[in-house]
Amino acid sequence: MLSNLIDHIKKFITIDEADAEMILTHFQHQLFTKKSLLLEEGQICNKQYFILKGCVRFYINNNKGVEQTLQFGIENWWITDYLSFQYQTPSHFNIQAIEKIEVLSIDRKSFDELLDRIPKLEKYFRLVIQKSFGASQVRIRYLFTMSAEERFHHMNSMFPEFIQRVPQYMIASYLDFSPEFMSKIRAGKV
Amino acid sequence: MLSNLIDHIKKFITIDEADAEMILTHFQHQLFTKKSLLLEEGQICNKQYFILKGCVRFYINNNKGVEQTLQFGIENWWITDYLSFQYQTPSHFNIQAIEKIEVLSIDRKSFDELLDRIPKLEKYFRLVIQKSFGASQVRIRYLFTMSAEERFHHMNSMFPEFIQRVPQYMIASYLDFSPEFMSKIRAGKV
DNA sequence: TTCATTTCTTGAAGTACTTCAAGTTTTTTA
DNA sequence: TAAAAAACTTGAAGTACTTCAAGAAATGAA
Repeated sequence: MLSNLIDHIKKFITIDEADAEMILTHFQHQLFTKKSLLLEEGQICNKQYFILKGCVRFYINNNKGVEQTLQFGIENWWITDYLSFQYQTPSHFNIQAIEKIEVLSIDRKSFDELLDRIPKLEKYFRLVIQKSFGASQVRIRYLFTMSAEERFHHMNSMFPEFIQRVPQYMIASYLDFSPEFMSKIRAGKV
Repeated sequence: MLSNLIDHIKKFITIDEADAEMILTHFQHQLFTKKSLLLEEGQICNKQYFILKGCVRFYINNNKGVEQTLQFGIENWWITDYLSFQYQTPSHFNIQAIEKIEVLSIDRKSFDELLDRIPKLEKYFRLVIQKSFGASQVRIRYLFTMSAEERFHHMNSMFPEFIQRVPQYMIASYLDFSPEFMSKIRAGKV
């Protein structure tokens, strides 16, 4: 399972056995129960997480006391608040395990050390963030060009298994409409 | 003016005079008139742009024939469609000069060469993208937690000069409401 | 298995915006 | 400097959603 990270890295750059071993020594293998908070608003985000197993959400508390999901993370995804991690400033976001999860985590100090020791990982992390950023732009595009109903049907056709996997109200907030409205869309009452 | 890029790089990593010269040889200095398209939907985005002077917008045509701004770029910002640039796939986005602009551009081939020659630039580009991604997350947060009016007042207090600099209807679309509504907010009629 | 908790559904009432259409002002171009 | 083009304003009418409240169904814990 730990080697998932190594496999992921190998999709982007070439590393040898020694690199792989060195890399893993910088990470901590952690388990969290369902609903654990990996990051809480106000804290400095001191870890970057690579998800080995399970599913997390990245969310905010909007000013009406409602939790709004900005991102989901599943197997083989990185998740962190990059700004807070990089600049060691308090985060505005929360990261929570939606299921029991298994992750590899790396703190800021180990991360810097790792990059010093194996500089070619800079390329790997650049490419990973580039993909995340691209995904974020696509997401904004969908929010701007599709109606609520279209966003739901689109997501449903792209990720049918995922829709089953997490509570509907989280999907609704990710797609930026209310859970009640989601219910109506699904029932074809809209 | 060309050295703006070098200064920007030096904010993130250490480079010497020889590096600086080598870097600049990989870039092309380009001027564009107001309204020029640097990237058009459907094209493969083959350039990354560093803005020396002027202002651009990154936008889509939504399905109602309206242009919706996702991002602005000003002096010392990088702008590109990272996904299209990286994977050489057709872009869904447009990049347009809002003012007469001056940029440094680098194509995919030169970019890869440059990174091979000066690998420490990987860190620079990683940090730049990290910041852009962070900014994009903050933007989504504002869209989700503030009303249209709040978003306007917030932007107005954060970037008063910028609001003067570009047409109101572009700000309105960036903040995700109609130009008419913006007019009403400004007039205090809402 | 049972109870408690979480999640989902439904309808009625409300609202933060959009759309349209027409006029006015500002900026650009020749 | 005049004419054309682009940008902004205003009010009236419409709508895609939200909010509320209450019950039903599913899931989890003991």
